[in-house]
Parts: sequence; structure tokens; C-alpha cells
Amino acid sequence: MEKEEVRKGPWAEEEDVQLVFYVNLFGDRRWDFVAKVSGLKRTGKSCRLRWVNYLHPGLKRGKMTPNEERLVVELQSKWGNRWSRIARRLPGRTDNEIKNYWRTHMRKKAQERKKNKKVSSSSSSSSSISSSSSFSNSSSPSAPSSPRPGVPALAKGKGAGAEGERSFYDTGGVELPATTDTRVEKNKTVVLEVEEGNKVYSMDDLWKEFEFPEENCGLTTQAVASPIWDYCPTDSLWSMSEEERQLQPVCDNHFQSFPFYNYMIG
DNA sequence: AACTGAAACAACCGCACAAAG
DNA sequence: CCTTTGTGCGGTTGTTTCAGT
Repeated sequence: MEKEEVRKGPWAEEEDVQLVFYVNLFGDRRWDFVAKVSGLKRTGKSCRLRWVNYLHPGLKRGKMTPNEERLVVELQSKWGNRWSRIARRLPGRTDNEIKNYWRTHMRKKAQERKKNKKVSSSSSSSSSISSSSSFSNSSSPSAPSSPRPGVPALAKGKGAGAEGERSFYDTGGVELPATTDTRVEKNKTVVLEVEEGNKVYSMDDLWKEFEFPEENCGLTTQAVASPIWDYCPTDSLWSMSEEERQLQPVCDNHFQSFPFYNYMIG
């Protein structure tokens, strides 16, 4: 009946590392393939989701800026719940994130509306709360709302500069459109040195890098890209053909420990 | 200090569409 | 042209953390 158990639920750090590695190799298109080859017991769908919502370089984390909030409200009223479309206008934000944001804020608004109704019905007869979309105000831009550690030690996308107008979805994968400098992170040297020297980095370690924005000040949209990218080879890999990759594993130690290695040679 | 509700975030599910065979 | 497969999207649910009482 069950062919292979499919893992569900929260992703482990190793899984993240593994996924990033393989996405680096094969791009972010063939998710089924990536899922299979990586040995992750996840569906391609699940891998894609994890990538898009969490691991993607260029993801901005942390609270929405007032600007972004305004934009979301504006675009939502214009396009409806086309979250992915809206997300494209908000570099670094995912449709999921926006969706969640909207949901909580709709709830808030609904509550406010209820309150107002009660008040207005008891006091006067004016309606008016309806389409006013008082979001930009109600979202209290100044509300500090302490950063949520909901995400393991990495949701601190504080100093994310909201610059750049490009869908972060187009990581391009192998067939990256040679438009602009799609990914700043790619220029960073490192080779999936999750184990650098003799030190082994956990995902937390990797993420921590981003708690010090000064170190990334040269970056714009990608400023808070998933730090794991720092540890992944990119350019070299992107430009390699599949065959080349087979012949020339990037970092042997790791490489061989990944199921992919067996897959390729076997 | 313990409890409870709300908020934020992560992940899954099902459907629709597009491309490949 | 039809079928299959993969991907993207929107909706929904579950989990964790925080703030207020």
C-alpha cells in the first residue's frame, strides 16, 4: 500500500539544509525530482512550499512595514485574494505571509466593525464603517509588537530594506533568465560549508548571521535572504550542466553523504 | 505564577492550469 | 487530441508564543 512513508509536519534543520543544497543543484522547478533525488521523504509540493515560504533567498522576515501594509490593503481591494499576485508587488514577502497577515487583520477589522456597530447603533444612526478600509491606521505602524520567535531564532528580519521591485519567486533555477543580478547572495563564495573547517553549523547558526544587518549592508532586496545561501555554492552550480555536475561533485564530503550521490552513481 | 485568548507563523489539502508525452 | 504529470495558488488548519487578567 504505502510505497514510501512521506514525512509531514515541521521541517528539521537537516532537511532544510538538504533541500537548499539540492535546489542549488537543480533549480527550483523540478520539485518532484528534487524531492526524490534529495532523499527527503517529502513530496515535491512540500519541498516547494518550504522553499518558497521559508528558505528562499530574498525572503524578508519580520513585521510588515506600514508601507507594505498599505500596499497589501490597496492591492487586495484592487485584485481581491490574488495573494501570489500581490506578493509579487512586495519583494521578499510570500503569498502565504500576506495571506496570513490579511487574515489576522481581517479578523481584527471584523472585531472593530462589530464594536463600532454596537456603538453606532446605540448612539446614532450613521453607518459608514463599511468600505472605509481604515487599515493604514488600524494597523498601528508604530506598534512595536516584539519580534515573534515563532520561527526558530530566525524571524528577526528587522532591518530589511524594502527596496527592489522583483518577484522573489523567480529564482530562476537552472534556466535563470539572465536579466538583472537576480541574486546577490549567489556571489558569495561559500560552498555549502555547513561544516566549515571542523565546525558544523546548524540552521540556527546560519540564520544568526542575519541578526547583524551591518554585515549585509551591501545588499538590497536580498538583505535578509535565507542565510543558508551563504553556505551554498550557486553560480558555479547554476552554470553547470547536469552532466558536469555528475562528474564534478562540489563538496565531496557532503555530497557523498547525500542520497543524491547514490542516486547519480547508482 | 497560572490561565486564557489572540496573534503570528508554518504547513497541508484540494483544485486548476499548463506542459509534455 | 487526449492523458498524465508537475506546478502554482488559494483556503484552511494546527502549533507556538505573547500579552493581558
